[in-house]
Amino acid sequence: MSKEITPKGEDYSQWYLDVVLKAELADYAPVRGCMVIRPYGFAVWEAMQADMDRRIKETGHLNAYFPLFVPKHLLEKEKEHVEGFSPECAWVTIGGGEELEEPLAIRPTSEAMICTMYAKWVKSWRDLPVLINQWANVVRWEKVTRPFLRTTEFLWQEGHTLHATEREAEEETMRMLGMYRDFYQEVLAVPVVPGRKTDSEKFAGALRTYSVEALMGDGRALQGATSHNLGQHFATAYGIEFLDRDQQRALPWSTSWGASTRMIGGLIMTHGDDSGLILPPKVAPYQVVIVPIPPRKGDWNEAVLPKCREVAALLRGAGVRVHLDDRDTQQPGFKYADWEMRGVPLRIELGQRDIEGSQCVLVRRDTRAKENVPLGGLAARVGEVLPALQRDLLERARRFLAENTRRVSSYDEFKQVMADRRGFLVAGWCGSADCEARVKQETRATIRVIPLDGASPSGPCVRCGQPATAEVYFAQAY
RNA sequence: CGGGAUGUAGCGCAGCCUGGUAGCGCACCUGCUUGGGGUGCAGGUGGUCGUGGGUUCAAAUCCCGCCAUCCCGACCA
Repeated sequence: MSKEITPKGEDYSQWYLDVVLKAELADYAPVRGCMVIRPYGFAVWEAMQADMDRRIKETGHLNAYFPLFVPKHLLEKEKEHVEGFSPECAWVTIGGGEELEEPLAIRPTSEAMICTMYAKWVKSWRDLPVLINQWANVVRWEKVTRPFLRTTEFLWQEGHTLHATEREAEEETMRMLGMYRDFYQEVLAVPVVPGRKTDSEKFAGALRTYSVEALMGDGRALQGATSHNLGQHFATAYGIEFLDRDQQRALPWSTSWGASTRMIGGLIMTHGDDSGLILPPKVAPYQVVIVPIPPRKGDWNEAVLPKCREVAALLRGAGVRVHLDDRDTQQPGFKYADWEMRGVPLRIELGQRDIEGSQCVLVRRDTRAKENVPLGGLAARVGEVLPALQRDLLERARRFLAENTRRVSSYDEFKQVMADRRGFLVAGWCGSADCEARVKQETRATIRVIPLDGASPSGPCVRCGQPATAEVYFAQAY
């Protein structure tokens, strides 16, 4: 395996691909636009999934599973939804060697299927709310794909809920947006800007769409997760009705919210460096890797390995995910580079000299700082450094976000900054779709979000000069 | 779907202009060597040159078609 990767500064997008492939997170598959998530990458996904699944359940949701195929007539029930998704649908038209009477879409999202079932299940106000989540794969026939960031098939979770009132639905939408924000920050160490999408960017069929937006190392924004208040659109289209307390027929309000394997792309681009990936301890498949240092050929197995095994067991006992790299076919220097590429947060070097001094060398992946740690205090020290590293990654990413979020007052300044440095530009917007479209055409930047905690607009619309209705975040998006 | 480029070993490339037994680096295998930041040396395995046709005694090389991939735009989690 060649270990050289393209430096970030030379070609960011090549750097990203190099990390994905050389850290063995994923590989290209022999199918257009699809990737294989390799064991190391899948372990990262599983760690993310486990944490998010817990959060989803703690907020009262239950997991279920719905079919992959969506009959054409069901997908077509909600007009805006079908118009939004039909261009990127894959269709199955033959089954068992015979042409199907009705084509089946491979789900691009599951509103159609799930709402159809909800229409069967919900009869009374006592059946509400319905709080269901699904972990699944979906297919969207994208024209341009990149590993994790945009693939034809991807893995995600999609929550689908029904509520008796608009207020409850909006609360749910915001609760899950907050869940995503917290997950990004606490688990992935990625700071995000939560906010509402403009009409042109909202989900096909939604009343309102919210998202969390992160800023990547090249100054482009990545939509991290979305939460939609679907209003009564889907209940109407799929005939979901219930009798309320007053014995009146009523339409429930629905929400949906999702986050995908794209998060792994965001993780790579937020923390990685020219030596490869840097994983936050909370999602690292291995939080610590132990590299034994053989003193002389032949006797390292007797001298060093038992001590390394002892240290590994000690740390495992303290709840740390440890890997002992006992390959006797690779040299220490090779292993350092290898595990740095894969982003393991902490490395322990342990050789004869350390055993004699009853210590080891502890090295942080992010700063490469080395320290000698007495073996007696190792578990405690690791227990301090892992959370510190997690915090420092978030802190560093927050600084980057702050340094690359600029308030601009004139359109000339807007165009200038968007051309040289990109990042988030905060500016007034008059609320017209026309201004939004022109800015996109002229600068390739779109309105990522109207921030939730947005100050009331202080100036005019950055493009047309009319009074602004909001201060919004602009960026070029992935 | 428009504009540009590229398809030769697992990966990265040379060879093509000027047709004549398919090569280099990395990876992989074997042996020795080395071992606290990607050891070194020697030997070796592996390719219907994207694909179909044409020209020719002879095609990776020249000509035509097709396919695929990548980059830049329009669409998107």
